[in-house]
Amino acid sequence: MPSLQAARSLLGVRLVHHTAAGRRSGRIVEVEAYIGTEDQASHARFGRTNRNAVMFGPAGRAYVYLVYGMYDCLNVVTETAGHPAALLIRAVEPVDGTDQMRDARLARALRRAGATAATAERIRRLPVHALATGPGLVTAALGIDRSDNERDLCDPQSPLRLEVRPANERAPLVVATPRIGIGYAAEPWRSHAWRFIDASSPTVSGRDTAGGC
DNA sequence: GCAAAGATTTGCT
DNA sequence: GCAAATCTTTGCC
Repeated sequence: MPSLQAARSLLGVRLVHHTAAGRRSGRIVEVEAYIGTEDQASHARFGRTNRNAVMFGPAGRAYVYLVYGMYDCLNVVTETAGHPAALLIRAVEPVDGTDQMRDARLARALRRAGATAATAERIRRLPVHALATGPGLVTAALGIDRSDNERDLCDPQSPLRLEVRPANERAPLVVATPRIGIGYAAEPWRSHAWRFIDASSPTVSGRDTAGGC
């Protein structure tokens, strides 16, 4: 399936993680597409490297990388083998295991140097819908890290997997906008509306949700 | 080998 | 609203 179509289809899908602590899951409400070696915002722009190798493999696998030396980001690989592409999951609306997500957010935040009591208090007061509003926060809340790289997200037996949107659930209101945090990329890649959000969800990261189609 | 930058988040001015 | 925190990957000498 083409990556932009896959990105739209991913909205509303459940991201599920089973650990010793139990089941955590969330409804995907924000994704970004990174497509091909020509995309000057993609990790694949320098060709195949040790880090991005999984992007060159078959669709449905997890690509997890460390960004800014601090946060892990989760992607779903798309396109056929040999065509590097992935969808960055930027936000999910928590469904199952919300207490566990809050605990994980707290534990992660307090590990940081310079962490303050005010930060811990802020996380304790966060509404459930704001527990995973950002790519680094999705992995923090769900307990995903680089050891999950290359996992098959389409395998129903996998501890980290995708599950289809429940049939009785409302369909997402899909809006497309430019991608976030890629100011280093040249045009036209910087301006492509390859970020997709469910505009009907209270859970969306970033500020500019307007200007889409 | 070394320097620089990065698909982010938090804290302080 | 800006800069720090933090470390892997990439590019160049």
